Amino acid sequence: MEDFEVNGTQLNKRAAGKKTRAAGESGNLEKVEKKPSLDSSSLSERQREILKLIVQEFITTATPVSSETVVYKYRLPVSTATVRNEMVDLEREGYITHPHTSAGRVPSDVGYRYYVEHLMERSGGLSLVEKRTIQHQFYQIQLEMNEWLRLAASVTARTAQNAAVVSSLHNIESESRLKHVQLIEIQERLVLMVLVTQQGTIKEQMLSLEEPITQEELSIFSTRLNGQLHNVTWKQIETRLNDWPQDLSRYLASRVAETLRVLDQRHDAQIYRDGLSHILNQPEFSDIVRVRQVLEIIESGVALTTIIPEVIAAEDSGVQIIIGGENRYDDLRLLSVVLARYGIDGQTAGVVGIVGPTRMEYGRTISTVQYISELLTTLVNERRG
Amino acid sequence: MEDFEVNGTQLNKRAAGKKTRAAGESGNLEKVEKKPSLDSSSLSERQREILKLIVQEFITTATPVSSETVVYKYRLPVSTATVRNEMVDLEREGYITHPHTSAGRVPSDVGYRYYVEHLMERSGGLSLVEKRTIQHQFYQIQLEMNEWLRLAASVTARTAQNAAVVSSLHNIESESRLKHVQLIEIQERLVLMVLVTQQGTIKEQMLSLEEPITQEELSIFSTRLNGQLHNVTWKQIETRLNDWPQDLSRYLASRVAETLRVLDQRHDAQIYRDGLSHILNQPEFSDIVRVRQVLEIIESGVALTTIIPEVIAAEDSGVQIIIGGENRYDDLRLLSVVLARYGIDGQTAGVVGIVGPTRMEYGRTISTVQYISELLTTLVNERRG
DNA sequence: TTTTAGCACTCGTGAGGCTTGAGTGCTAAA
DNA sequence: TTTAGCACTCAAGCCTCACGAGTGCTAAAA
Repeated sequence: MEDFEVNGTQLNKRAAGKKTRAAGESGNLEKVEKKPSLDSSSLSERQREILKLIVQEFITTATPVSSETVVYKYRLPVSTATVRNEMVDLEREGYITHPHTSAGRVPSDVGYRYYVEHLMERSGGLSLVEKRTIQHQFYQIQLEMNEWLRLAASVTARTAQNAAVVSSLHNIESESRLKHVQLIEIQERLVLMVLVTQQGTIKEQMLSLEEPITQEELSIFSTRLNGQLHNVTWKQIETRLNDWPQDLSRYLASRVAETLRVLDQRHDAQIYRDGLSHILNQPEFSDIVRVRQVLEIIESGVALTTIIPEVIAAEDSGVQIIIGGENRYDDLRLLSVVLARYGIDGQTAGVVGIVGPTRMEYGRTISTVQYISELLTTLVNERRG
Repeated sequence: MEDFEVNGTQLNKRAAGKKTRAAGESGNLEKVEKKPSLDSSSLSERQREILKLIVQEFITTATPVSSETVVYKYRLPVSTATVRNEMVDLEREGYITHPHTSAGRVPSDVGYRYYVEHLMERSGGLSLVEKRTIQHQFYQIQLEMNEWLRLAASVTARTAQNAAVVSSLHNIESESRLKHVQLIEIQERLVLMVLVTQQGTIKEQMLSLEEPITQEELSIFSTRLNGQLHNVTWKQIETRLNDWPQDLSRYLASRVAETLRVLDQRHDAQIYRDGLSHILNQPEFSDIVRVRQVLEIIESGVALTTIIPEVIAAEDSGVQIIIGGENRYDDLRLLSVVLARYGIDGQTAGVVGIVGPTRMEYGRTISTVQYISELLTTLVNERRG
């Protein structure tokens, strides 16, 4: 019994493992015999397996993983001593650490990264039942966009059992062009202006007038404005405003311009958050100081508000993962963030994501975030056509 | 020097205090000499003063207050022993407790209640500068209603240094009546319907049609619908729907009815929260278990969602204070809630409030909540006319 | 050369005991 | 009725000790 299988992966003893892998890469036996020199951090098949087990075990139990656990729980046909030797290697390469001499091993950020990219089984996504449940929650009721997003945050948090963040939609094209304007009388001198842009954004704005006005008159103004301002940007309106007749329509046009401008210049996305309690129920946050840090980050921290625009601007439209801040965001040292974009390509985009301890179920989290972002994308498309 | 002053309040020694108070009430000296028998829990002037000092001291320091502190810090011209005697009385009456024999005194919920109702100096509200700052934050930018509320939560939290909750507006009149409907073409077969009710509520709804339609045609339908559906409720539309001509306008009318119905039947207020971290920075929440409880309550707890409708329905329109749950809400045992209503009387109302430890600065909190609710009320009035 | 058994070593954890100091409650005198 | 004085209680901090989990190293076996 030289070979064994764990989770369908063939494992050989150290030498054999190296040979196999190296053969597939270069065939140079000399190098292989000692150490893979080209890429000093490449791992043997067995090391990969052990790393995988350590990560998985640590994710579920939250306690440092001992060599014994690896061997007996997962029935590896090697001794604990062998596993310990491999662990020393893994530690030297930076994939794992241990908190103190007599403790088991804990994955490092690098270890998690390797796990996410090479070892994790992608299969374990959301079940069909779960997807159905989520869909139901979304299509049960009529909602405003902001309520959808709030709901999305809540559902995401519950599904991934972690804190969720959802950012509001954000226009990518910088110049809104007017498609239609409509004026509606609310009260004697109070008028609701509804703007629809070519991009499909809808914006309401309340206006108060000096003089009372009837709906009939307003309708006439609407028609006139629609004729004169079709397909223009706010800047174009402003330049035309100089030689505009000095009547009410001039005021209305200026308000149209202003509202379009606000629409274009608003860059601060709203962020909906939910499920903070999930994070704090994790054992790594039994320390009050950490709890406060995390709360600070999610409630008002700058890290998220820097990351979200980056994700929106990113070329890669797939799921983005930041593990333990990965030296870019010091505040996030203890947390991982999994983010996906939603919206209409090139027009409008938002972000849905999960924030949790680095020790999170990445597979499930990724699936969740991905699925919710797809759902939201459909939703946005339906709403805007 | 038999008399002394603290914060402008005249104090006499025990006997004298009782005489003074009792003389103003009944003049029956017999009763006064022993104990005020009519109301067994009425306090002597000196007891009130000591209670006040204990509450104030505990609010600022968060540590049990010893007799020594009361005497030396506030320069009472009595000995610590005397204060201790009074403390025993106060404790017997339920206004204070002490966590263990060798600890100082801590106000009970009853003690806080007495403090808020009889001892607290109401003067210490927000300064003019603070009010200005708050106003600035509100009037700086154009916002949607939901953004106002979110902002309100954030400002309230910051001002009161505690967690804030703001509920969205909620219609009190149950029957919305249509004032105006407008149809706007978004895309070939996608139509935006904007409803305005007599109550001043505005509601957007997207419709998708089987056949393409032009804006001109839509305008005609708008006019027709406005004529036919003026001032009706959703139920009235539904009854008329039976003998309605089988054309597009029938579909449109039914969608109007449906949208009005959704408007009327929506009773779940959205709640905006902010400033959780303020609570957790308080020393009484250095215990993880409590932190989790609090988080649970504020994030998803049922207590708040029961209290808010109560406040909306309450006859008293003033600030409502619930101290430590006061036996009604067990979850809130550790917290106090200060709430005020905002909105238009008899039409629409929401709630703004603060959630914090029972040991909070009630004076400041009350002022803050009151001021923000006034601001929001003005805002709502401006928006709706 | 790789694997393994065996053993010494490290270090966190929790229990038990001790001291300290804060603050009360009571008593007896003013 | 007030106060000085003192005994008593109890939490908190600190020390020590024993335990056990888990490692790292070595020397022998495969």
